Amino acid sequence: MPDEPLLDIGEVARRTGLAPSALRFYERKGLIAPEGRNGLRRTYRPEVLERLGLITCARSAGLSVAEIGRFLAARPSDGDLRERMTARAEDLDEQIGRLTRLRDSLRHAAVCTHEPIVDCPDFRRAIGNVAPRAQTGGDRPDAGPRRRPAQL
Amino acid sequence: MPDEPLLDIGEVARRTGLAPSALRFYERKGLIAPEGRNGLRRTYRPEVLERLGLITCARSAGLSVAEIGRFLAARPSDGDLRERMTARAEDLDEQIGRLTRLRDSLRHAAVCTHEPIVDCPDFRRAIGNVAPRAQTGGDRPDAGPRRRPAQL
DNA sequence: CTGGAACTTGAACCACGCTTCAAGTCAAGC
DNA sequence: GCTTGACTTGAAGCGTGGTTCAAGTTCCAG
Repeated sequence: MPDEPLLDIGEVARRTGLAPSALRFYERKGLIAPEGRNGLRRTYRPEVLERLGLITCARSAGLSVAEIGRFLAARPSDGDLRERMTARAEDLDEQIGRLTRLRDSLRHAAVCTHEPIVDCPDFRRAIGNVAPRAQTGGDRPDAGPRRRPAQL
Repeated sequence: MPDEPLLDIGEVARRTGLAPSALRFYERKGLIAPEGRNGLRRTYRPEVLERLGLITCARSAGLSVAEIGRFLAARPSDGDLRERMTARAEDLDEQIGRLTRLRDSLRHAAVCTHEPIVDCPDFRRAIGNVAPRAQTGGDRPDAGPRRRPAQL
């Protein structure tokens, strides 16, 4: 083998901007794996950088590490997962809508003169009808998660 | 006073879809406050429902509770906060971009036949250049947060 | 007046996503 | 061969955003 461009964990860390501890954490969670070891030390193939880019992107979009793990392991044959992916895409669509409204409202708020700012009618309009559907029947005395967090 | 449409915590919980414990939590964090008490029991003015709608929206857009608190307390005179709001709006813009790319990629992945799906070139293209800028000089032996999380 | 459902509190607990620590190993340069 | 600095491990710790629990209070219907 002429070239053997294996990276050690420090190198991967520097090139991705992630902490080595985060890389080990992702490994425990099954998101990445080293090609092998040099002694005790993990050695990575450069492809891991791309994979970590994807992971970082998905994380920043709010996917959980567990979700990303399932996604990275996905096979075309996994119809269930495909359905969940489609559903997740729809969640993302809603999320994009909320973000967009919030962004616009925030931009307005930044130049608005209402006192306090949140009382501005323009602001309220921009935020729009954000109310999650609710007020349909309730039961349990105290709590319990209302939102299933949209799992992949 | 003819009408006295005060709500108790259970009512607010049902109408917002939030758990009473979450309402108390938000109160401790200064996001909401009851109008008063009926005995020990909190009584809320209906306006709180709107406020909670806003809070829920902002939370779902990824703002932290602390951030929302600062925002809710905002006065037009707070120039600093305005700047942070503008900056946050820009973050949201980037976020929207990432979400959009991820959504499209996910949609493609859901119908893609690559084995494993993440290796699909179309998918990779859709995700695009997601790499956070990095590989510029590193120091500390292990960790340390690379990202300041964009505070309002 | 009495009973029960719903409220009150503070403190403990949970999951998530890492970071930090202590103690030890080891590859590589001098 | 020795040093040294980056790596290894597992366990513990942290911040966020709540939930859950225990113990007690109280509003209100009957």
